[in-house]
Amino acid sequence: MDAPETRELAYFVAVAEELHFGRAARRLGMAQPPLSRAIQQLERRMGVVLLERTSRAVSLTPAGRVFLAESHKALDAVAAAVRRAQRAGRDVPRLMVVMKPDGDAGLLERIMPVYRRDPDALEVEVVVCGIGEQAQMLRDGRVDLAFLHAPHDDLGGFDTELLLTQDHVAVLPSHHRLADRAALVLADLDGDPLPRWAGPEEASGPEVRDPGQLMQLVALGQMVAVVPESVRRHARSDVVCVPVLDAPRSSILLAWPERTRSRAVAAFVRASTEIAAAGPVIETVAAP
Amino acid sequence: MDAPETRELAYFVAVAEELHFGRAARRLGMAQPPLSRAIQQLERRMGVVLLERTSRAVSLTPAGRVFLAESHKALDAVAAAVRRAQRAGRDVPRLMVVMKPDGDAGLLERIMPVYRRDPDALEVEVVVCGIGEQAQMLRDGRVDLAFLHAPHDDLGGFDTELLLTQDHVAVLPSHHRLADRAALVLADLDGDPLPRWAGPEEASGPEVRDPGQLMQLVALGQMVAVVPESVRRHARSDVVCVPVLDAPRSSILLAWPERTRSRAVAAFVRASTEIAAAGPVIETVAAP
DNA sequence: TGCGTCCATACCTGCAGAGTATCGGTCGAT
DNA sequence: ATCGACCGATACTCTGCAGGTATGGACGCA
Repeated sequence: MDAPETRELAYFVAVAEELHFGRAARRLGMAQPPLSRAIQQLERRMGVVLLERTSRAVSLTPAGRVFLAESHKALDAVAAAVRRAQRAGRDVPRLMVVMKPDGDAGLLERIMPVYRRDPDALEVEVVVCGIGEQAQMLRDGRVDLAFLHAPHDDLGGFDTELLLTQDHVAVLPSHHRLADRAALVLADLDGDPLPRWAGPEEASGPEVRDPGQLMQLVALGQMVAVVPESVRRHARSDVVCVPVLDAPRSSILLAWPERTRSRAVAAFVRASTEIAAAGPVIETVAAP
Repeated sequence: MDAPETRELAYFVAVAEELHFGRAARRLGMAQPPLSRAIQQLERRMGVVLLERTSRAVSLTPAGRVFLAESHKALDAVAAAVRRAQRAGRDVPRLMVVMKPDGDAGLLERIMPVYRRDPDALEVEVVVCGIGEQAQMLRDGRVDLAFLHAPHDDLGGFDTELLLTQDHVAVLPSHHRLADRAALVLADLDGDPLPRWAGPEEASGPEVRDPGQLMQLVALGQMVAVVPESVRRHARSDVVCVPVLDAPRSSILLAWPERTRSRAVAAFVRASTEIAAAGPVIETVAAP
């Protein structure tokens, strides 16, 4: 069969996600009948039933589930093609880098001067996105590079370079019952409200978007948090940080789309690995 | 901007590859003027000039080069979406595995019985493709798994599991001047005709499609060949195999599309790593 | 200068995609 | 059992655009 048009993929995705032709049509800004027909035609041409419909409910067949996931990938690839070409066509091409707030653990400011020395270096534009959005921005071509976090982010489709692996610390109000412990384990925090990181995750406490907010809320006694060591840099005088012995270590990785041939990306990766190899900065108190 | 239709991507790819609107139109089975218009409209909507045209020649802009590579990826993703859904919709879903002739070094027949014991196992259909076609078949969704070869194949976009790393041997006619050497280096073979592996590679000798053909041609004195050790299994009595000390080692990897969630694929990978961990079979001469 | 090449423009046509109205099946309330 | 609400499919109409033909106009070459 000949390939479906991207429009048809978008139609299918809408229906498969809504599981309701009427709502899907509204979401697509069109009437329901042409949508029904478009999906029928798609199924006919593919020779596969994607949706099971009764007059009461719509559900996905196994093939439909596969096609939904694959359609997302394909639509991402199309969007990425456009965005990357547009970026390449700009008069001053830029290297776009994305991270969540503090997602680079301070590495970027050490990477930048090294990168700028490279003859292939371009202007760098840093995008700070919401938590958990980095991978999607890389997939759909809005950025060239992302600071991702293992094991939290989905690394599928990317090449990566490991930059840093960190232990975790608990951030506690200074009057907290565990504040003077030298170390603790996760079980010690049972019952304490933990932050709900902005995004579709599950936890008990208030929603948090960046380290500053987090420190604020901890200081207020609203919650406690378990965070990578690097976040310690943002600690205020009215909170304390205590190592958590059994929190799984997390890593910061630099990621970019596979099969990328861009010299600018390659140069940035080179600079980053150089910094990573140099190891973490030993933070010292400056002598007068 | 709204996403371009796959048809438009295909049009652009044709023009970008032919660098000639007339030929591209013929290849697409359409007339030249609507093709010209479609590309113009694509550029207008994207807001990027993709092609530089004079009345004598067409060439790609930097943005056009990026868009060509990205369009290929996107079209592959669309084709893969359709094929994977079609496969998932079959009444008896099958696991499709591809390799070039002897591309598995005999591992598959050891993997199969282990795989079949897995509760998630499906029927396995093995596709033997031309040399160098494996990765493309995996990318466009015609197969679920491929035996690839490092450093020859492009692993971009795949998850992989290393199965086997091998040294190389030279296959020589038994009367060859080097036939009684215990070992040799590549430079020893300077001047001898080497096989031209079917596909777009460069070499001197006759075209070769599989190990049987290769042995035949070596036996006839038409050429010599440097091949992974596993090919030795196909050696006939009228050829000799001599280790080559300085040929870069090559690896066989099992590859599958990233972010694959299929249980059947996961089970096959499990079985394969089990076999790989068990190590190569020690080939012994059976006692009478 | 005249000819061949090649992309763009002008103009026309048919069909496919989108809209409106309506049907028909299913569930739930009474 | 009946009615009404809901929801997807069907029937029919219309319009925009993809695609075709003819031609223009720029450029290179003999």
